[in-house]
Amino acid sequence: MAMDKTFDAATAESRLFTAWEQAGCFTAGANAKPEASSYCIMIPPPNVTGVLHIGHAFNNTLQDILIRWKRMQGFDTLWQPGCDHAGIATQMVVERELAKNGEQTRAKMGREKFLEKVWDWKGQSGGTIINQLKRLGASADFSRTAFTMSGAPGAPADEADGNFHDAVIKVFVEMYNKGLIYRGKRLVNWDPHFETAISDLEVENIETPGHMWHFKYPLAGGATYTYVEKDEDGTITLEETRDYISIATTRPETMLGDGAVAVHPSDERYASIVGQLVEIPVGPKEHRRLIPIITDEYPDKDFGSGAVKITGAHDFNDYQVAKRGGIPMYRLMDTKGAMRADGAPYAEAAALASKIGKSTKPLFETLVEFGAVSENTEVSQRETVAANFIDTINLVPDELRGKNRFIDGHSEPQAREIVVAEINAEGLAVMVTEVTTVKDDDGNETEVSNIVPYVENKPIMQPFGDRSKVVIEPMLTDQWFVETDKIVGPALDAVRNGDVKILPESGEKTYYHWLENIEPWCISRQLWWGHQIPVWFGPAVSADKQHYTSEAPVQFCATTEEEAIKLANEYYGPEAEAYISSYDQYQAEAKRAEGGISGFDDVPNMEMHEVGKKKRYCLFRDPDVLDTWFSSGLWPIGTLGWPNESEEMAKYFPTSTLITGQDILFFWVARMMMMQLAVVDQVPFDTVYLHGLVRDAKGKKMSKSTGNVIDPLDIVDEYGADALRFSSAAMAALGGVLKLDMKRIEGYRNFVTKIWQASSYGDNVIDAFSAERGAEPPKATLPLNRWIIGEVAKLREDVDAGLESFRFNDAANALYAFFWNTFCARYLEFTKPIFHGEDQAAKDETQAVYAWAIDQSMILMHPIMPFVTEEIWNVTDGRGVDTGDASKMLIHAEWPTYTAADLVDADAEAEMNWVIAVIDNVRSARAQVNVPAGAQVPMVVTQIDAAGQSYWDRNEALIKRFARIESLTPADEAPKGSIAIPAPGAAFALPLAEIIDVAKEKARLEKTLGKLAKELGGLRGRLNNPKFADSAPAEVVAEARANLAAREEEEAKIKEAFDRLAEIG
RNA sequence: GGGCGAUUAGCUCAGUGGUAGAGCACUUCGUUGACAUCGAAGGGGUCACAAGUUCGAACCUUGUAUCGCCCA
Repeated sequence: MAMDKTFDAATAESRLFTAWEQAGCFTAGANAKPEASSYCIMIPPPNVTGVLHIGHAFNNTLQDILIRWKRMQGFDTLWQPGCDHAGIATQMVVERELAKNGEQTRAKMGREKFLEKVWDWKGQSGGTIINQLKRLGASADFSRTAFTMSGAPGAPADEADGNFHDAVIKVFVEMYNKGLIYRGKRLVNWDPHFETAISDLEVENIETPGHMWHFKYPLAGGATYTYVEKDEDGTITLEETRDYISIATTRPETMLGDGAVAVHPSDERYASIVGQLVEIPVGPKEHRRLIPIITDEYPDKDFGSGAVKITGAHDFNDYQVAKRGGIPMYRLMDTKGAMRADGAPYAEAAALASKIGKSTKPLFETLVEFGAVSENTEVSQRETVAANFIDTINLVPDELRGKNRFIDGHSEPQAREIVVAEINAEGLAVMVTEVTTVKDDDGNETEVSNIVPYVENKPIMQPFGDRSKVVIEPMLTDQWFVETDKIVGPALDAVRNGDVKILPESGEKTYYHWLENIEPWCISRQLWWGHQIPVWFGPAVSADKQHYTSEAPVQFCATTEEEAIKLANEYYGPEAEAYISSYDQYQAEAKRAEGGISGFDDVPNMEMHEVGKKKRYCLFRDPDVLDTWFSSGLWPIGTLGWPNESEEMAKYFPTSTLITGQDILFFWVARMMMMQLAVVDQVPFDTVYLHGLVRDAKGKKMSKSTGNVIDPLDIVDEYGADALRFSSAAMAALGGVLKLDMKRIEGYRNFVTKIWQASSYGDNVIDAFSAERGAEPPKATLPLNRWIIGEVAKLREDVDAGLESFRFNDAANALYAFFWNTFCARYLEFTKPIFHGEDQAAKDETQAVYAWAIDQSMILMHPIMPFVTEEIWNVTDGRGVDTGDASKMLIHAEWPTYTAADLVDADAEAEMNWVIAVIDNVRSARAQVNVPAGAQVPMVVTQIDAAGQSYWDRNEALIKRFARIESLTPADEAPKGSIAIPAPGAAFALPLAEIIDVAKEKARLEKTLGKLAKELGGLRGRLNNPKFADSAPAEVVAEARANLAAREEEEAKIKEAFDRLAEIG
């Protein structure tokens, strides 16, 4: 059948993809040989809200290349696709959707209704990205498409078949029972927009213009001290009496929650006042709170005044200091980042806090003394109980309550601005002299000195939520944590001992560095969309189970409500019973909505009820959900059916290769390692291939605001999926930066066309595909055919070597160079004289070899360019997708195993190299002396060895055609004024005295001689160095010798030609 | 400040000890029967700098400079 003029990617792609899918080509185990080893890739699950961007396209192309390659090799392959429920991102998208449609807000419709909406949305548009992957030719087993929320309560019937939810819950319970998960009041990153905690990794620190204010904290009771400053030599530079300590801060509004002022223990300037009390210079004058001056290693003597205010509830460094020093941590803000409005009036709260601040006893004892907590509290609970009490104290002055923490888009001054203004007004700012130049009416400039508050304008590192883009507030809240330091060991060992390989190797270093310094992982999120934490709270009872206590609630962690009740009943004893109240869960949420974010300790019904004779204890479930990465951390086992003992789990786990972006090494890769090892005690994969962000041609990040975003589907539309895929492979150098240049894609689109044209030549011109053919190379006698068969074998080795070492670029470049430069530019051209000749046997042989070489090229190119290759496979022989038979399609063709050692014929290779050298040398010489391209010229041979003569005899027609030689005449000497053509073992000349420019030809030869001289110099230098022969490997020395001989021969010929030319001018 | 990396042709990048490569761009020529989404021929690099190891360094070591990315 005659092939069309060009490959129509747009129509072919969907047709081919449908044929593959219908024939079941992608399903797990398709095309596997009996007893095959398995090869499994887990897709990094894209967000279910996502649309395909160029990074996905790149990432999934690499996965598809490996899967197609392994599938053709007969491995039992599984490429597992699916999506991540992406808690924050999805909740955000659906909320935006609701707002757009004028529906009720999330808060108004409530949890259950909202979750229904999310599932609706997921059902309607959740599959977008998976369908987009198909446009790339992704051959994942779509019948197994997984979802990290499948099987969760509330999932619609058609979503409930998976059991990912069960896996997540089971892991949580197991880890809880092993003591790897705990709940505690810790300082976490709080996102005031989404009103949830987020993990360290979800925070982006961005340098932002900020201010550093300097304030005076007066010593209590008007005390004074002598403040002395010295320079490096110990000379006193300043000595004065002060009644204050100077503090620098970028966050004045947090002064309200200060628990102490800290100085370095070795700081002599403040040694005399350590232990004294200072007054926080904010809030109503009559209720000023006193806090102690303490010592801690944290303050930097050389930074600011050397003294630091300690606000444990709103700063990570201060938190550590406060923990070390038992300093109370007063939370000042609510879930929206506004100043708290709950609790007792300021006067009362400040008085209590002041008393606490003055106490020299440990915090718990102090609180017992004030009757705030019970001295009977169990020792293990004391810290929690004390912290919970402290958290009820609202130290925000009445007039600031409900205001935002800083101005951030508000028109009115907010807490920060008001606090600063009040301190300045009271004269407690540190003052400096500022000199400004003013012009009077006559234009005369005068310098004016003003005493002004000392405020430095300086960039500060400000934390932002990676999703919400709002300023993150460190907030002291109750959260769930994974005790990462307990599970990190095996994850580190697995990479250290080589069980898991991370590529490029630098990724391993980064991995070690992070895991060796890992922090507890905050896994609870105050969201609705996600896996709800399987812990139920109940009231604590006394040891004799007779009465309720005010201690922190008891946790019952279980996979189901029934289990939780069972656990609770065991705890409460036979005379009581537990029941579940969803009402109380809502109470807890409502409490949080009002700004109470610390816990559920005093949720109304959280106590026992006497019903008849039996005590009843109300349980309610923690309303929080798990961090999305907690569930995606279980992606490998979760998608394979764990915790059931599934066949897939046995076959495909541990999986083989993970291909993902460097940016989620910590988020995902490290966590999968830790969790799989913690849960099933096996590594999740053998090899991790990390790649960078795909950037634009100039190396800039693609972003909507820059307007340089390239939509991969636009590329597919314009250039075809194969061109995009080939570009991806060619860009994928290990550790390389990924700059996507449209020019390059265009170039690979041209390559696709080239492949098509070469096939079309085989089909339409030489009719190569009509004969039967198989995987074995045809019997060939012609050196040309024997040579190309060997070249194909070399290519097979190169492609396999590239893919085996994840050097996709090497594989791609080998294919490109072979097909364009060797197959098309040489072999295809060289077949032409045969088909224009009369030798039928030669024609038959060449048809067969041509067809075989095309077949093999299609096979070897298929993993990278599945569409054009499958289409050619189909069109050139009526095989393939048109049959509907998977076993006949290229996608399931047998990957070759022949080697260069099997198929390379050294004689044929030498012959073809000689022929090519002669042609190239003639062409080069002709072009340089401006012989018209079309002109047929005579050639003279002055010297030729036996091998050369036989090469010539066998290839005369070919050489004459491509070098445009009309005749070859032997001569003793080259005619005067001819152009020299050296070749290995031969010397030719073109007698063109009448048309050439002698000076030009001399210049050409001189240039060649110059190059040769340089090369010869290097070679001789090496060979004359006795140490070289002694130390270098024998083959390197031999190669250098051979090289030298060849160059010397060439030089001699050119010198001779040059001398001859010199005779005539 | 800590960690990781980069610096090679005009541009984008390969190149893991044997003397420099690709694509694009550029110059000249060419509508020769697969292909102008093409063909032929060419120009172009002190491999950031410095010192060291080595018979031999773009490659290994150390330092310097500049630029990225990640974490504080």
